[in-house]
Amino acid sequence: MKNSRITLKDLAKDLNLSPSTISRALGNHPAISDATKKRVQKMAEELGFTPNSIASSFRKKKTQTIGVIVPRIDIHFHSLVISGIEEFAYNNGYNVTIFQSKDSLKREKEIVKILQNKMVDGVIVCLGIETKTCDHFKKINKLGIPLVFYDRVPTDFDANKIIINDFESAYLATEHLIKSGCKRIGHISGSQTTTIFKARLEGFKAALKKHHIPIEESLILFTNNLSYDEGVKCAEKYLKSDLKPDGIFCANDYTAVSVIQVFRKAEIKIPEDVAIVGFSNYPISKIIEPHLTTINDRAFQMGEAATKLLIRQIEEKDDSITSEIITLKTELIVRESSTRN
Amino acid sequence: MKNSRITLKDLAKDLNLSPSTISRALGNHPAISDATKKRVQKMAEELGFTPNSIASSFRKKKTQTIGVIVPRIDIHFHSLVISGIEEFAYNNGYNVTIFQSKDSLKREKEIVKILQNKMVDGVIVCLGIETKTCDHFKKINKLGIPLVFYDRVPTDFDANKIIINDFESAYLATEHLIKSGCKRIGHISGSQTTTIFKARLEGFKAALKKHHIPIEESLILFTNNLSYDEGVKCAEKYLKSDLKPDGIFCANDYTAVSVIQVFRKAEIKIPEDVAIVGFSNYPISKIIEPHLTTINDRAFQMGEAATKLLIRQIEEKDDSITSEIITLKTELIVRESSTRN
DNA sequence: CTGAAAGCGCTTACAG
DNA sequence: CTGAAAGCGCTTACAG
Repeated sequence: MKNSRITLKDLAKDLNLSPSTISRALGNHPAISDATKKRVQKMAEELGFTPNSIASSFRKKKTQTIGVIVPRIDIHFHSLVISGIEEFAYNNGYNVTIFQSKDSLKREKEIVKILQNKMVDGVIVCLGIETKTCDHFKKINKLGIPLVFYDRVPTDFDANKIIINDFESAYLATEHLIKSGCKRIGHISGSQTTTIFKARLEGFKAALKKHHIPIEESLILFTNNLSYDEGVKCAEKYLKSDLKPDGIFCANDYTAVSVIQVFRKAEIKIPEDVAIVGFSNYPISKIIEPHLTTINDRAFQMGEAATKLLIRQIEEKDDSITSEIITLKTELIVRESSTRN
Repeated sequence: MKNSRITLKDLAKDLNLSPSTISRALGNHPAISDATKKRVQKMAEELGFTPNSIASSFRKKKTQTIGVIVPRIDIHFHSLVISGIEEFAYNNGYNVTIFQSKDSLKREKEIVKILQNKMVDGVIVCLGIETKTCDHFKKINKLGIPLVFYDRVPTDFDANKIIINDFESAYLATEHLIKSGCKRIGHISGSQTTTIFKARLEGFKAALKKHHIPIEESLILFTNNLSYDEGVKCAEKYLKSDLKPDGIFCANDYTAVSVIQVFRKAEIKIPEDVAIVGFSNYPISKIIEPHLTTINDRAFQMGEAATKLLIRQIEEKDDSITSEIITLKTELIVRESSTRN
């Protein structure tokens, strides 16, 4: 509007040089003499010239932008991942444009289209809950735009994926309960259409099997979203059931917290009567009393790893389609909710 | 890389029309006949043509992008605000590029420069903690790019600001304690160099004054970041002090939660012995026992309001520099931590 | 209702 | 070491 921007051309005129030279000088091109570079840099500074990166993106067909699709930004896990993405991207000269799918397949498809048109250099995605097939992402691949999935990843096609080993993490958590002396161990699980919750259930069962502890199906409870309220309901079921658990592995921290609270109200001692382990290391796990033993799911690192892989693929010249699956190591954080003396 | 994109020109050739006509047809220009529009749309569909929005942005000098600078994405308040920004922006055809200043002034300045070069249509900012003056934002204004601040806003220049009334909210919270029968009311405050915490302290004092309750300076404690750990220390100070509070207004929910926990361990009953009120309505406020009375600080709405104002200013033709300050109405959410029968 | 032409601000292959 | 020229893919004022 007001003072229209200064362009390369303006600079060129002022310095009696060609725009080509200016462009190269500012880009630190080796063919340009140091003297010229200095003159150009100085004048650019003086006039407050800053390059129009849209023009540059357009010309180079490279936007230095990463598109990110998450179900919701306000879920702590995703906000941590995004934080990792932004951090790594920023340090490597990329910007991050975020979209929320709101778990809607329709919206996810719309966003994919926008991302193509916007010519992002790469895309990072956590699939929405409605998404069963990933055809809408194949177009992105066909355009040669690298694509990395994290957390909720496609099962129906080869792609770059950053995940944690849910099976192993659950195994670890369950084994920890066993080693703490638990004999009747329950599990609060999520929707079995979601791979990660299925894997956690399987890891749970495998640990029991390994240690010759019978799997009591009645102690395995299922929820839709692992919400706090569903956790309360599960806890009440445990209280009413004939077979009482003395240890519970919860597939996330919310349900673990609700179990702690319901049990304590019922005068059940945590961890003495029942030991509890959660999953995800949410901030609340360090605040709830007793502090919650949980699995560090490496959300921030997931964002970093996704971005690192993505940028590598963006900047690799060779066009061979490769896909990598990176599994991040999780960590069992032992706190009071499972520490028996 | 692979199949290079289809352009307007390609479409034009296929249909024996000029690129101008294709452009207008796809843009639903009134001068184009319906018949032509349909032909063009059909062919575009068939060939899978999608417009290159970088080219369009470059040509129109309009990127449909909003730049957002927050201190950190993984702070729940900001992730809620960003969620509101993304939602409103998406529904109005804008994309959101996010940056974390990490509370570093240097980085904030860098980001501002990137944003200028990226030709974003508008910018939404929550200032970093180091930022005392806003000269680096003035350039953005000079370029005619609308700018909206939220939460931590500049005090040294006129600008669009979305805030809540911290004074009034604190007044409300404190008055609620008074009405619940508290006589010796404490306050845990944040850094006094931050406007909002200063305002909360003042609102607190004003409510006491209004109700003729003496202000006991020894019951007003200061912290640097209102962290959970600092809250624990404050609670311990209260326990050791001669004058014991029977009500505490905490400037955020973390410190309120820590006070609840420390007091309960000391066998102090909440709310019977001491009533507690927090600030921000964090998820934990609904989980901690007793549930925490707090102020809903409208984070999501803040994001929406900021984006709404920003887009209005982007799309307004007239160039007169106006700046608006929008104060969102907060809400006292009364829960058990302050409910005495 | 449609088209020819210019141009947005860069970058880069080619030439010297 | 530097420059002239072409062009990225759109949009739009102008012309008919």
